[in-house]
Amino acid sequence: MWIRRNFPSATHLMRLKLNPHISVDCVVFGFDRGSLKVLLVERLFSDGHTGEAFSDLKLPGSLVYDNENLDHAACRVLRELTGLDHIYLEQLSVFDSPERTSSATDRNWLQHETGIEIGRIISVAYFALIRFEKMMELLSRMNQKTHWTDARHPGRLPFDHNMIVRKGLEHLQTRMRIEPIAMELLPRKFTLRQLQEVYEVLLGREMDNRNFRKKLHRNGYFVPLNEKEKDVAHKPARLYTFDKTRYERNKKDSVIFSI
Amino acid sequence: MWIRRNFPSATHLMRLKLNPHISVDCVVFGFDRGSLKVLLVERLFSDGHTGEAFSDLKLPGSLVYDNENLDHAACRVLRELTGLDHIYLEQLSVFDSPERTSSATDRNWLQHETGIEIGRIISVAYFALIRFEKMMELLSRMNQKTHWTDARHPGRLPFDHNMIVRKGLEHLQTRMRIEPIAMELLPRKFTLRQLQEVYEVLLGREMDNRNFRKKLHRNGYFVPLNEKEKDVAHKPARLYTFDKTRYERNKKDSVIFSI
DNA sequence: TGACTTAGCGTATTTTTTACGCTAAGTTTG
DNA sequence: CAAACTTAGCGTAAAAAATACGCTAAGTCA
Repeated sequence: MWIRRNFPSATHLMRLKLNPHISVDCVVFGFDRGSLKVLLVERLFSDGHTGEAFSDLKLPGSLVYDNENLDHAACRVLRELTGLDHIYLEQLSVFDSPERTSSATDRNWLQHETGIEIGRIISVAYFALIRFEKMMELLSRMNQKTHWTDARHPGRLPFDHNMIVRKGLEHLQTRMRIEPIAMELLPRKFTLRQLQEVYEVLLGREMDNRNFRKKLHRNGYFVPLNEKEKDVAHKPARLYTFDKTRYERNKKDSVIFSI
Repeated sequence: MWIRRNFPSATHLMRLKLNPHISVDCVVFGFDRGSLKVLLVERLFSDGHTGEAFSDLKLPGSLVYDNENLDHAACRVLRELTGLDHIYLEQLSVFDSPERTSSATDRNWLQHETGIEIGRIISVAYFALIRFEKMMELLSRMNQKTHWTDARHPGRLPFDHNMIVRKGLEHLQTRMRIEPIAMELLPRKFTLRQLQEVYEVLLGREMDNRNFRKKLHRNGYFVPLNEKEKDVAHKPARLYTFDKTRYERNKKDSVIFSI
């Protein structure tokens, strides 16, 4: 009845016993052509009567191994899913309503997926940002199982995943005003215009291009490269990188990063 | 061997089954006479051989009931402990290292306290601020079980409670730059000088008194009362309250509350 | 070649931040 | 009771940051 997804090649370092009470779910954001996307994965199952296959979209997530800490579990989920590492990742929030796993469909799917009797599951949500190159890389070797969906209209998701996505969005918006994380959505080398677009889309307001670049130059964390963008239908702009190290050094004073 | 503390009068709304995998711990801050305090509670036990009684300090916390959500559990812990309600409370972070309950002393204490076989326990830390009046109220009917300790030097605490306190401190410092929570540590009616002192102590730097009050007046969330402070050895200052409602209304634009 | 788009630098104005002077209203001390 | 002292509370001037907007250069496209 239920199609069982290949169980992930487990890390050899720990015993394989899953803790049936705790899971992690990842909200992974990406930015493509002016819009914010969230990463969803397919959930496969088939109808009990007809045997017909169905699929669904959900946040990438997993139960946690007994000896595994949560940060590790979140990394693991992303590595197994996307094959990629070294992306911006932080704990978002705990989702713990006792009713979050109460839908019959969800319970059944979980039970068949994990082979474990499911009671209450507390999920720790993780917040991740993925660079444009990696996003594209993922799309190209797309195994039909991952989808980049409009983060603001992800459709109806199972469990409390809609809540988690919404919380992730809010987090992104407040966080990017305080710490320089917006560039984690761009390629490592980006133009100032690209960065401005991210700000405009995520904050939902237009910004003056000339003032925007003035600010960036003043704070001095953006280092100009001797490279220009290519294949654009207009004057190619200079590429920049963000100097994280320099930012961390000067952080003490300001603490709040504003544009 | 182990003194078993009276188990809290449980809420009647839910079955009393404790979930042995998830706990909450609360970092409650208070501000008194120029220094930041954290609330600790006594942990009682006695030596296995001599039967002599010992005590310890730890963060207030509890396992979570099976049908209870975490916010509720955190409120419950504080209500049972302090008898007080309506204090500033928010989720801080999850502490989940598999080794966090590995100390033999801690495991034994837990087992005797709860009567439950203890395995891995994931703890969700909550961050709370308590107003000066309530802090004093608590001190007066102090049942010898609660202590206000210097938040920056709480001594050695069991489990990973030192980590949790440190995280709470960091959270307080970043949070107060972004949202107007510093006044949650003061009486509902406070002088501008008192507020300034909180800022100075928590941020660790002095501020110009004249500029400080200028800012407060400009942002318009501080409403002057027709009352003055009493029993001070100098010119009594006017009392103010913080208008949360007005702040919430105007929040949309600025989002970041700075002094 | 001319129309068009975006990059990229500049200037003037307004707003906010910072530094500091000063008086008034109380308390404490001799 | 007066002089010394402390904090409240208002003000001004200069520096810094934010905002609004003009303009040219460098490229593409038709």
